[in-house]
Amino acid sequence: MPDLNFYDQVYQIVRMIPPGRVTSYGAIANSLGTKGSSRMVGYAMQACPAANPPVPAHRVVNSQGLLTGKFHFGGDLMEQLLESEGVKVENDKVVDFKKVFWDPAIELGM
DNA sequence: TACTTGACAAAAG
DNA sequence: CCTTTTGCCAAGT
Repeated sequence: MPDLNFYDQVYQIVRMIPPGRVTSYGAIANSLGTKGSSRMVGYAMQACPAANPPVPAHRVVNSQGLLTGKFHFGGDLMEQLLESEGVKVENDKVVDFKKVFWDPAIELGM
């Protein structure tokens, strides 16, 4: 198994997310093999500012495309970042979530 | 070693 | 559509 910690694996996946795209915590956990640990993905995000290089955690949303962690970014910062990348956000959730959804499992060749 | 805590997810009411 | 409940797993104390 990998030498990296669970957090680092999550960070690597998140860093792979291209601009204008988003993914869900569950999808990341699933691609890591620990699909039951979707909560751990969010938990890792909590420490994301401690990661180096920083991870675009604003591209990670919950299964509904809802910006659950917007408050951790501070107000509307998360929305602004997504909008800047071309992701429409309305009522704290991603518009056309399924269209902008980026599946790590596919990009990883799985 | 055991208990508590979560930026979740899916199901049920 | 919204709220509540259950399961899940790793990290910190």
